[in-house]
Amino acid sequence: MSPNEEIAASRKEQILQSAAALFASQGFYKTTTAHVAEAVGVTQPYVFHFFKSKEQLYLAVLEKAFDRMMNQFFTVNAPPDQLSTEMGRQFELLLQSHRNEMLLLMQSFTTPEPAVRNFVKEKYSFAYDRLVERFVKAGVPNPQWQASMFISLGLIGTLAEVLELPKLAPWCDSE
Amino acid sequence: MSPNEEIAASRKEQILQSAAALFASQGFYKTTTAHVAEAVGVTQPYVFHFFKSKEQLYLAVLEKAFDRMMNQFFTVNAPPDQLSTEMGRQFELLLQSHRNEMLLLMQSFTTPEPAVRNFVKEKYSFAYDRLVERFVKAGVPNPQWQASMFISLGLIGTLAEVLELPKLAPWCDSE
DNA sequence: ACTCATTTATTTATCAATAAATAAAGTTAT
DNA sequence: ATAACTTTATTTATTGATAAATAAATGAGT
Repeated sequence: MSPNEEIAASRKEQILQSAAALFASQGFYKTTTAHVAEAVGVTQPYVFHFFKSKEQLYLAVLEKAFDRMMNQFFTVNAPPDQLSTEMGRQFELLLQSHRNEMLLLMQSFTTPEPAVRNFVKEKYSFAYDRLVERFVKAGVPNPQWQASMFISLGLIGTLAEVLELPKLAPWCDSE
Repeated sequence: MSPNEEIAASRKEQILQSAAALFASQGFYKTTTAHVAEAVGVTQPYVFHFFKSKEQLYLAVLEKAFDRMMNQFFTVNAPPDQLSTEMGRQFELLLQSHRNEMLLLMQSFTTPEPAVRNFVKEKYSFAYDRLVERFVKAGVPNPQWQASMFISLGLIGTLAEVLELPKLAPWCDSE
């Protein structure tokens, strides 16, 4: 990899990172490609050198976030009776280390672009299935219910963070 | 000429209703004032005769939805041990009778307009406080936890509806 | 009953701003 | 010199919002 390519690669990473922060706090529509470019320190059209559209950029950010989350969950190895709790702890760690990505993930289901909807639907479906599978293998009772509850805790944690109302989810109070 | 029944219903009400449907399915940004006008059958600038901005229209829709929900909850009178379950049932009824308003309510926390954020924060805070109060008065153990769980069930129900993934919340499968 | 005046309802025309996307040119490193 | 990197300039489309005009209804005085 030549130095130029390294720079380009890092630019792409920088764009993904800045985009994650902006999309998480401003949402898809209020975040402009110019904002992303400015945050990185490049010009707006240059963003299109790496991503063929704003939507593709958004999807790339989401995919990265999803992969990170799934990795974190499925590297956990805890006894069945502590599995749910331990995975919850892992999510809280992610919420500290990659707050933007996680908040974005949990809000992404409200972005009404059809391509985004399909993508998010697929990912949530996949995540749910793997959670159930995990609980089943661990012999936990009511695996489907456990999986649903796990996701819903992520949702209300995000709600609490976004609205800055820690009382709504005191158990993941980070400040 | 005798007044057409459709026109007889207040235009403002019609606008609020169409806006609720559009905002719920398309979100704040993708819903244009022209879409709302078209759905009602009036011209786009006429919407501004009733609401001084698109944001005010959105807030008006939210307020109406929120008031309806709080009313439904607080006209319930059930024995303490069935309070949470009964209010859940009431929410499911609302989800059938006023689906758009309820889905909108549960997604509104992701709209990044500052005025919307403040409004939604206030309303969620108020709703949570009144839920806790209700559970406390009924002598239910862990009233805060109960209130949080109640809201989080609404969230995952909405997620399931929006993504059309009933398996995520089978207990409120409506189709 | 009929006109005139006033309010209410709604439209046409248009502005000003924003933002995504393209193309072409310039820069830098090897 | 060439290929990768990055910018400038521009286009095209959309949309929230305003102003002014038109039409329909209401009501008072005659």
